[in-house]
Amino acid sequence: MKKEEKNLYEAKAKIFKALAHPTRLWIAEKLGQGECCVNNLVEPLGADFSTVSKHLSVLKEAGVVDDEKRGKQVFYSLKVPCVLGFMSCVEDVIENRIREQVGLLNRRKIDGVVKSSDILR
Amino acid sequence: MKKEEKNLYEAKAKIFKALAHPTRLWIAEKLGQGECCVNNLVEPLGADFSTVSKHLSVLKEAGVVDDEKRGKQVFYSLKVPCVLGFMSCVEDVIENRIREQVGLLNRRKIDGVVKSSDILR
DNA sequence: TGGTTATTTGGTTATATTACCAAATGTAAA
DNA sequence: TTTACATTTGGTAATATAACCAAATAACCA
Repeated sequence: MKKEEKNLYEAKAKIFKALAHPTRLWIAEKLGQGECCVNNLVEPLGADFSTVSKHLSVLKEAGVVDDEKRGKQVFYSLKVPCVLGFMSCVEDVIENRIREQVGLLNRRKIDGVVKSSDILR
Repeated sequence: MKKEEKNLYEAKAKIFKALAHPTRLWIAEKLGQGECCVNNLVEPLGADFSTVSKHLSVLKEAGVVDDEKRGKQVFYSLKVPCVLGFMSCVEDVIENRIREQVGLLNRRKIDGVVKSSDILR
């Protein structure tokens, strides 16, 4: 890879990286429903303020979200709604994986209840 | 986030994580043009065989690519072409970022040649 | 069988990411 | 101006990633 091409792929990777964390993915989807201040994200996530704040700054730095200070609060919003459009593709990948693993189990003639929590990872 | 919800977001994040590396992103796009064996990826990337092989296994583990051994070679292919569809969105994000930074520069009345390599990161 | 090619695996080291706590900042209300 | 609230920043420790080298495996050919 040439240097210039590498720069481009690093820039692209940065967007993926920003979304490559369960908490940040959750935040992105939440913001897809409308803007939200940090406080209102902290509680449902069950994480520290500072942790959530840092996740938000990663998303902001990547250009995925926007922030706006109004009064004492900072309101974050999803800047690029198209990221949500990718989720159905991601869910397809996950479904495929589950299907394959269920297939494997069946081929091995192991019967039993298969919980999604067993397969997703 | 409840445990089950967390599992789902971790599964989604895994897909993003798999693509969140310049090399792996490059590989995904390359495979979008057709299957390819490891050997043919190593040279243009300029990385070690083992490095490329490990990147491929991350992509495979995430369900993004498929592998098939034929003779001495292993052919990798893009299993989920929809990931490529997301790239235009990613490029939008990058373009926005560039536009904003150029805007910043102009507002600061700093003139000069702005190279994409300066801004992309 | 023994050698050659293609790829993967294991080990190691360097770097990056994440979470939490404590302290700092900024804003508004008393 | 003091106080309280909302958020960010800095520090630190634990864990995860990434790159390379060396060695192992696997498939084919002589």
